Amino acid sequence: MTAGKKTKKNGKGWQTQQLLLEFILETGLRPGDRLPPEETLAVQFGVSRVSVREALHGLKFLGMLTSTPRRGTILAEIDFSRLSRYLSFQLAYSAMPVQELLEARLAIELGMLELLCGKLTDDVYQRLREAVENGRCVDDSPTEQERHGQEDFAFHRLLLSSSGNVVLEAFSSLLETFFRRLKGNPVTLDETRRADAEHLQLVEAIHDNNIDLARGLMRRHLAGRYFSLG
Amino acid sequence: MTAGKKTKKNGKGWQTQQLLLEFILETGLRPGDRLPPEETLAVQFGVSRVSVREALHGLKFLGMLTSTPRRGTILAEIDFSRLSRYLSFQLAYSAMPVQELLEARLAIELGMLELLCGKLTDDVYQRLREAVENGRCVDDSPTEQERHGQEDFAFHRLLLSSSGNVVLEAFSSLLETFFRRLKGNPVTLDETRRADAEHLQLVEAIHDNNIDLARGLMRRHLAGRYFSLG
DNA sequence: ATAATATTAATTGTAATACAAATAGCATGG
DNA sequence: CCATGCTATTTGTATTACAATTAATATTAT
Repeated sequence: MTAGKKTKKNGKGWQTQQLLLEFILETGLRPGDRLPPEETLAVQFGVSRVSVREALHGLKFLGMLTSTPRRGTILAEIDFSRLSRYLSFQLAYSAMPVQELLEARLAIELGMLELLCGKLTDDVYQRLREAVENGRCVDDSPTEQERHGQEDFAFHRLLLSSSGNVVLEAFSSLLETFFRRLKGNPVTLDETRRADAEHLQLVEAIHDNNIDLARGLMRRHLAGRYFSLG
Repeated sequence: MTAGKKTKKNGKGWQTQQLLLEFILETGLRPGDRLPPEETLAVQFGVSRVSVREALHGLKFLGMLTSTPRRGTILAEIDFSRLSRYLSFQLAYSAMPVQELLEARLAIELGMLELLCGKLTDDVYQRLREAVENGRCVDDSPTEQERHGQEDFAFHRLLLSSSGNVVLEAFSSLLETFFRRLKGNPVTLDETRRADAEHLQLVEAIHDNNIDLARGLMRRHLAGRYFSLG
């Protein structure tokens, strides 16, 4: 189906990569598991080791595999920063507007809120509150601003992971890498404090199962964070 | 910043990829433009041609580059189907529950609705109505069911692309690859007709700028489509 | 002279080989 | 028991050679 587009000559290199992907799926390899040595794969696939390496390298480039001598090649955890490097590279000449990224992020986070409301355990609630506390900004020094930005990302990541939906979490972490590049937005101490307050309100709203309030807060929070237009 | 994680030994292969990306950026290459021959790049980077090829291969896998003998290697347009294949593979070995896929899709489509409400031009409105008409199911033969399924995807794709947000569109097309695999859900003629009716109601709701109604319809539509639990 | 056809050359695709680099595991010695 | 060095295994890189493909050119027939 997917291969139907270029039916002409798909080439052996392409085929090798397909074989490799199939191999991983069929053997049920999981992240952290080790692949057979390149030589073995080459024999098994009936291609040269160079071809196997090229196939492997393509996947390594994407962060799907990591390999070190003697230890072999292992299946890596999903690394969205790699993917985003590729994406951001594309965006270098196709200028993705920040607006659209924000809209997408809002959609993700609103969807997450709905999942989170109603199944917020006390345990998670406490951890969220702690995250808010940790994130509090005490002054407006550059290092503190930097830390505050990091904590903000951490808070939103925690929200997403608490929602228990890995798909949304994946999308979000993908978007996060973009927003990290947008840092440098100068913010006043007032603004950071307001953001902290919004975080807390958000957690409480979720805890109170007040989805509408939570949604409104999230809208305002995201808009305020990156547009600074109240 | 991104490279700061593995400061140990980044290796030449990694370096070659960086060089390649920098080269493309610095020379201001645009989609359709041609890269220098592999040999030239190898000399320029001070590595072997095999290394250059391995670096190129990762980008080719994502469809970022296409190369044919004699014509050389050219920068391609963004190919989300390739990207989707990569991501869907990643998600494949993370055993994604259908539930989470549905939740994610709902989030995306609800976010899209909000963008669409309020800026639905007459032109787009007409095209959406046509899409609904085209999608109508006339009987419950297998081929007609198949066609109906395709039209359903097409309708949602059209909605997404009408929203004008390429990020959401990309996420959606990624999810679509999963839902295509879930086909085979037996549906009655009644159900398909209800789905068609919902499509129409949805379009009208958006046209009337009735976001709440649209959201409700979308919830019901997606839930009904894949759970068949009314 | 023009169109079809054959030739040539440039470029990517694949393979085989050799050696370097890194490292896990073992052995050896204190 | 711990530290140190040795060894074997596996990946990393380079070199070379040739096959496959096709753009560009030359040739030939009409």
